[in-house]
Amino acid sequence: MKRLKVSNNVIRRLPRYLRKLDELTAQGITRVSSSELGQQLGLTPSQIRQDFSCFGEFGQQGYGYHVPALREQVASILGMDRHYCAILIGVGNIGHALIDNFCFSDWGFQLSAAFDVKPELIGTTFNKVPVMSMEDLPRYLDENQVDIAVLTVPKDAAVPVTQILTSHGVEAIWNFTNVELTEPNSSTIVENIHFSDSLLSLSYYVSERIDERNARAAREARKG
Amino acid sequence: MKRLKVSNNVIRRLPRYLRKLDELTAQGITRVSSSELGQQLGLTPSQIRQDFSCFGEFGQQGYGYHVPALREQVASILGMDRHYCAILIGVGNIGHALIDNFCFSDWGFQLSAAFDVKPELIGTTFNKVPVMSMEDLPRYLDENQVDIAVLTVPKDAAVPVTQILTSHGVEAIWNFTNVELTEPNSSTIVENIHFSDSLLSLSYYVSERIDERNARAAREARKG
DNA sequence: TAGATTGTTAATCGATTAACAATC
DNA sequence: TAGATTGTTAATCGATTAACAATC
Repeated sequence: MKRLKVSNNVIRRLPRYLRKLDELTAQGITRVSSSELGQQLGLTPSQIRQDFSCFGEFGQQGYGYHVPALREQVASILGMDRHYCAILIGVGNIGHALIDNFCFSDWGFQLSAAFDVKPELIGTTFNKVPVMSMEDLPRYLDENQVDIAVLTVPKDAAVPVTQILTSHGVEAIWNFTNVELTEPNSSTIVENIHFSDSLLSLSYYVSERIDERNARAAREARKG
Repeated sequence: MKRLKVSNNVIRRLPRYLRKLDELTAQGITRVSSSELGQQLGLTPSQIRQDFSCFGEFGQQGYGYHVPALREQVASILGMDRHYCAILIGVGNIGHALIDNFCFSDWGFQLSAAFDVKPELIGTTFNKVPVMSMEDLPRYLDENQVDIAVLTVPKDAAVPVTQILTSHGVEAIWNFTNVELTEPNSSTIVENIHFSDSLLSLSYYVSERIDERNARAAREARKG
């Protein structure tokens, strides 16, 4: 796999391509051009061709892209065929929801264990995932290859738990706590799901629209 | 509030500024310069000053920024003082988790009602939020000002429910379904929480690191 | 062959960074 | 006053778009 310096923006678009390609597959469509794909995703054909060309040549002149083949390429670029092993820390509300409802295997991950401090949870199993004691975490990390940790602990536990994870070789964290884990000196890969950041962006866009509407109304009222 | 054409990137940084300013406040720090803020967030001082200058002049030469004042400005820019009204559709696992654990009011929102199709849920209350029947949704939207809808329904319901929402005046959707709601011809503001997109990005970064490590190891092995 | 569409090079656009006068 | 730091203008950098030869 060709892997030049790929910009962040490109990487963020890859999962969208995957999603659209799966949708086309579900519709029985096996062929797509960069123009069609662009139209459906609100991107220019140029951008789509540029994006794919970071990784190789997946199309065919005069034809376009074969949907199933392109889908497999994108999946492979994203690492979906690598069978990464994940664990989850913090079986609270959101952690529990993820274990029960988020299909890790659809995205190439195996969720092998969960950890919590609550004695009543330890030893139980949700959706075939065993819940272990936080005390067993270091040993588990030493004895098993863990590629990513899903962090769904309460705010206060975020930093100390991250400490344990990184000191036992975990290099990637999927962070659901509303804490800025990304530290300047750390080499850990952190991907954040910041609910509040997302909601506040939405709040901004709503406010912007309301302000524009009010400004327009005021202008028109002045005119008469 | 000055509100020029503000780029998406700036808007996405605003919630991070807010978070950091709250953290500084919690530490009892009342004064911060763009350099300090930049250092802590991994941004250049220039960028921070540019970002704020989209909205006004919040600093003071020779001094920097007063943390509480700046915090209030950022909060106001994001619309946190506008008391938007939210409803939630789909009281499944993730919807339930949001109702119980996500503090909407911390971000200026009031979650006034939830809706579901399951008879056993209708009439119940979680965290003071009443669950109503989906059949009552249109009437509720007609009789109440609803600024945003939180969409936590199963995949198949996403598009039909969105249809109901937009046809009854809801202009903004916080979308937790793994469905691309953003339609080319629609004026609805959609903010997505795509768990899988996020996980796949993380998967990409992990793969990239592994590939680089392997490539380096191979080079060194060849050298001897 | 003619039409279509790719992959890539060049041009444009926008965002980030640097520099600096203004001023607290 | 001197030092610090802003807000803003100019320079740089990077990402997106346009153009086009290659070719299926």
